[in-house]
Amino acid sequence: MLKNSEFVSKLRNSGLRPTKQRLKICEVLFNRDKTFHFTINDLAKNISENFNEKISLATIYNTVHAFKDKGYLKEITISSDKSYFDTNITKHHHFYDEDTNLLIDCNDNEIGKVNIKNNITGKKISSVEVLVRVASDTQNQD
Amino acid sequence: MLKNSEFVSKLRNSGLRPTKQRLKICEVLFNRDKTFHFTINDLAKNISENFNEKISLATIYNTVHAFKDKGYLKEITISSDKSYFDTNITKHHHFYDEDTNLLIDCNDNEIGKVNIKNNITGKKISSVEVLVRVASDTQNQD
DNA sequence: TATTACTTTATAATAGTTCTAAACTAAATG
DNA sequence: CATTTAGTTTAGAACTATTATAAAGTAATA
Repeated sequence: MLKNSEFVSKLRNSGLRPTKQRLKICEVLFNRDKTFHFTINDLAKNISENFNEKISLATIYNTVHAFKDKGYLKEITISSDKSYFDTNITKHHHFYDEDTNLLIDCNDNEIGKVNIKNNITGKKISSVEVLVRVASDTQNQD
Repeated sequence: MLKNSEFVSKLRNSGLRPTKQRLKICEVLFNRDKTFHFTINDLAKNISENFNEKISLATIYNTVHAFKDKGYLKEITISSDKSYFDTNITKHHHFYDEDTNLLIDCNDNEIGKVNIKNNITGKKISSVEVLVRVASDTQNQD
């Protein structure tokens, strides 16, 4: 596995030792062509189903949060009961499809730069996130 | 109380009977000069402390959600563990101060119109929300 | 008033997340 | 390479936020 050393440094940079469980999590998250969105639940299920290996939820939370804190994952919160992680850590925005509960990455071709005319807080901007909720015409959007 | 009939119709429009408890909630939420942000917890505390009257949490959730569904309140989710309601139901965006956990309304003078060049979903847009996180330079933003 | 339908409430249930401490494992040391 | 140390995994407990329940109460209606 070529990527192994990359996973090890991601873990070390996040202050974590490279263990069997954490490397498995890395493989699931980062050994892909395309970035993707997931919930903690998705991830746990994915590992237990596709790898026939059960990693304790505590370890999954712990590792995902360390990656998030270090910036290897982004968190996107849709509502109080729906939180996704994104392996795409570049600056980008999202469409959220309320019919299917799917999150879709946008790039600059979809959503233009947000113009902050007046930073009334005087503080440093740490992020700018746009969430565009969409639904089919016939559906109720709540 | 002049506003009482306004509260009664807000409740009726939301499919709720005007009861003593619900009218108290309306008073706390809508009998103000300025709109504001609150959590369910804030609201419960506010009522029990300032009005010396305890309304069951179930009733508070129930009423707040009915108002939200009807559009008399907006929900703003900051992260999986922080969800605010906003009595300002006009279209607007927010600054979120990570140092103080305060949410600040923006108007068009602060954040320009978001330019959606390409709605790749083909579906109807139900909302566009911008959240600008800010923090002081010296602080860690997580 | 009497009846009906809706509401409030305390409490139980649930879901998602964090905590704990014992058994285990990686890294550092001699 | 054996030993020690510090960090890790795990199941399950604890905790928090929210929703469900069902008995007692209240608003609306006849």
